[in-house]
Amino acid sequence: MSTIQVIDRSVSLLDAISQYEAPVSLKILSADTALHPSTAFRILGALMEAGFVEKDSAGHYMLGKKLVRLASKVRRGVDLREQALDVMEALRDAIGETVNLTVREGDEVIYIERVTPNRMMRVEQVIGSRAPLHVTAVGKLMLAELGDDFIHAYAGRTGLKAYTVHTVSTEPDLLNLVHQVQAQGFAYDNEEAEEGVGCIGVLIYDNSKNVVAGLSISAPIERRKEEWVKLVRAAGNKISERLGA
Amino acid sequence: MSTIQVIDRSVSLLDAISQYEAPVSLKILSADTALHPSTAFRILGALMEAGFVEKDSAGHYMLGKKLVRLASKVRRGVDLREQALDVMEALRDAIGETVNLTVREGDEVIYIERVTPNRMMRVEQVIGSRAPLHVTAVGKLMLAELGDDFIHAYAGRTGLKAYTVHTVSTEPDLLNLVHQVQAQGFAYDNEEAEEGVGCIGVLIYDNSKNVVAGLSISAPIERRKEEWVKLVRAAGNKISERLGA
DNA sequence: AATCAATGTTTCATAATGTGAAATTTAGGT
DNA sequence: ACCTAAATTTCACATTATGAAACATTGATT
Repeated sequence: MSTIQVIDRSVSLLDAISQYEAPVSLKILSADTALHPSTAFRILGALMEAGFVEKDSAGHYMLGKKLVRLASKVRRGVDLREQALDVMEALRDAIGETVNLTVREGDEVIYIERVTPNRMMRVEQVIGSRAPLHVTAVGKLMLAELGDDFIHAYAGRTGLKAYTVHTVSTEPDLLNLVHQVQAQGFAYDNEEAEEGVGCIGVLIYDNSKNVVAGLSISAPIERRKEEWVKLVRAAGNKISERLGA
Repeated sequence: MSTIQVIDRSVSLLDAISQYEAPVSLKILSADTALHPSTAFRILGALMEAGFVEKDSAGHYMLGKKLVRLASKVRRGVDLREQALDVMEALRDAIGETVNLTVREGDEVIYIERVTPNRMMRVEQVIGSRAPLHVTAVGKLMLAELGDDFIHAYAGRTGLKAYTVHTVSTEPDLLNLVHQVQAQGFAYDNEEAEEGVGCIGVLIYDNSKNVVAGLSISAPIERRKEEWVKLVRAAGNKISERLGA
């Protein structure tokens, strides 16, 4: 298991910076990462040269624009994003709500694309943001695919933290729900991640029947319609087909 | 001028990967970066642990999702993006074309936010992508702010590469144009970056009158209307005001 | 199926590189 | 103007990354 000290430390520093909303001082960063101040300073200097980190006028550190540039070049699956975009837009136009494309990374779902409707009140997930599997519609479907053993381990690792009063936060309840959503082929999120927000999610498969992503819509719960389920499923299927499923 | 060898090399590798559309082999990466294969291999291994790089099934390297996650945490100015978003959306709704928010980095403009209309044919800039200053509306305004000396140096450095037949690619022409756009307070891009695409750009200022960003609309050239200029200017002013200008 | 060539991976002795304690400078607060 | 805390620089040292060479794997060709 190869690892390079400076790179590990660089990542710790970047993670530490990303923890804070506002630019952070060297003092805090070296404390958070348990690095000697002069070491942290030196590495941060190199990361600045690289554009990964910037300093504001007060000398506090923040993440640099180079990250945005590189991130825009991240390949998302088999050009998943490219294949999905117009289907997502059509779905958005059909129902008038936000449509999200997500992939799993570890115990979380990460948002890789999103198309928004042109409405005043709408649900918005930032691209690149994450959410635990058990509080999202797509996440529950992914848990189902991963099997009961994984779910058990996942429950142990994460403690099934509740985000709202609706979050399913006991292992038996989660297991039941997960089996149910797998059987029906789609999942709801009934204000489990955020109060007032409801989702409908389906999975997207590639040519060898692997789950590669999830497609979901997010809307204020009172606007969500039963009949959207078939639209979301159709959109998901269309993307899967394009990927050769 | 502090720099750390491994970090420099890591960045070279990431840049090299980002150069390619498809996943790349170790051979190519070590050749492109002039690194010994075993060294490149070791560094790429560490970058994989960090999530900055991933390997596809064929063992080829591509950029990792961690970059997307970190990039989503990059602070964009004084919450420039947050302040600008709804103004951008209002502008999009008023004119029905794509609206872009950009900042300068070196000799380039980088797109940090974009809102798109709901139309079949539209101009789309990827967030995080870049363009040289002299071929964009906003870039020309920024050149004006930077002064004639900078423009001269810029012209020497970059050679004013032409992207279309309309690109202004001689220094005297650029100087004239730049002075003109500064005087009028806004700039056009008349198919200078891409055939068929026209833009209107204005600058955004912060509380101390510094240029912090640019706002622009992009549309198929034949749809672009003279009367949009005042709308774009009004939107830019509104954002500047919010930043305390 | 067997051979070969080319690419990918591991090992390891070496020295170059990054380290961190201490010294120095800078910035902020009273 | 002083003092304190944080930021930055310096430098002797040894830990760390290095790259040549050995080895393994892949996949192409006959």
